[in-house]
Amino acid sequence: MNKKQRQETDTKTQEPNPLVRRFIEHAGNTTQSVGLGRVLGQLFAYLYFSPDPKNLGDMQDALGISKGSASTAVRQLEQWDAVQKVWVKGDRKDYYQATDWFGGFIRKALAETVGKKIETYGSLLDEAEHELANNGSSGDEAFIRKRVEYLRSFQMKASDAWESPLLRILLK
Amino acid sequence: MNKKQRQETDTKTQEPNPLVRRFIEHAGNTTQSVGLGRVLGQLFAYLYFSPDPKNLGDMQDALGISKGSASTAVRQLEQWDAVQKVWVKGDRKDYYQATDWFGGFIRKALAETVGKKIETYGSLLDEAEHELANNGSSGDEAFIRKRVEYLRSFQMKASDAWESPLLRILLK
DNA sequence: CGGAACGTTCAGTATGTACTGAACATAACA
DNA sequence: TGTTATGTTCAGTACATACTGAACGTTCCG
Repeated sequence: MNKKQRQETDTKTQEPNPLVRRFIEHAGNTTQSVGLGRVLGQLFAYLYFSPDPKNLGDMQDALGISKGSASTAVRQLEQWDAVQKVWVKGDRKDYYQATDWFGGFIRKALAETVGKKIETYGSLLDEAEHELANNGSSGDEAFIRKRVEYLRSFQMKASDAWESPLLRILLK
Repeated sequence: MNKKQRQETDTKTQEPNPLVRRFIEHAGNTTQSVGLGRVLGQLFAYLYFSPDPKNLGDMQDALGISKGSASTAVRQLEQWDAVQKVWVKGDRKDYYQATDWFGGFIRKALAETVGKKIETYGSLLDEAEHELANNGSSGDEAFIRKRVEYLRSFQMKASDAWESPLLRILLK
């Protein structure tokens, strides 16, 4: 028998069900449009609809992506607890399955994007306020000060809403 | 005197204050990272910190962008009510100023991104449920059905949270 | 009416970046 | 220890797309 090539093992069983295909497609578009890259979404959807754990090879076959992409993406998902590594006895490969629990995944992803942004703007406003405190209100400065003031109030509300009731409700 | 070239009128007065510069920079990065393009954020920040209305030429000079970019971006912002066209008597140019009111702007932008996504997934789930209803629970289908079920419950919660108390609180 | 002053459009290009794939690192077996 | 099976890394590229700028449409003025 020949060396094992990915395609030979049995292409048919790797092919996800057409309905699942569409979820994969959608998820890929979503993550892409948010700037996370297409494979991340595709991969999660694939695992999410797979009853049993999958290894890197399965992912390559099912999604038609490279080994490198699969490796990188799945570890990203793991960092967010969207997938878990599972041991399959008698097999050296790494197997992954999606967590049934969705909310936590979304939460971490959001925390890394939205949450960080809110913080960043907080710092920027800190500096702005500090700088404006020293100078006089010459000309436009008064106007700028007002705008910074409003931005601050907005940032605070956003920050509050961010880390208290909002997420708990949505992600429970 | 020569034909009026953009740079000649007086570059110095067009130069935004260094503090404002940083807001412009940040805003540009933000919109970029969300997939809206850099100029959109830059332009809004510029207008937001400008006491008096600006025309397309001002925007070009201040941000170093092309006329086309300025035109496109400012109209996008206008659609979202982030900026308004204002009349300056004796001048044929279009002048724009940022709305002081921030929340509405964010709301519309989000509605076009997040809101639409939630809807789209709703439709996809409709179809999935319809399709699954007809077929028997052969093998993996049972598993898929369970996952779709959970996705639906999540989608509904998200949809609820989206269009009721959440936005009102944050954007008021 | 002709021409100037603006704003808009859109084909072309430049720029960033997600993805590939071969080289490398690591672990398991014999 | 050498060899095979697997996972990771990273330079190179392929691709998407935001931006440019010239051509066009429109409005105003003389």
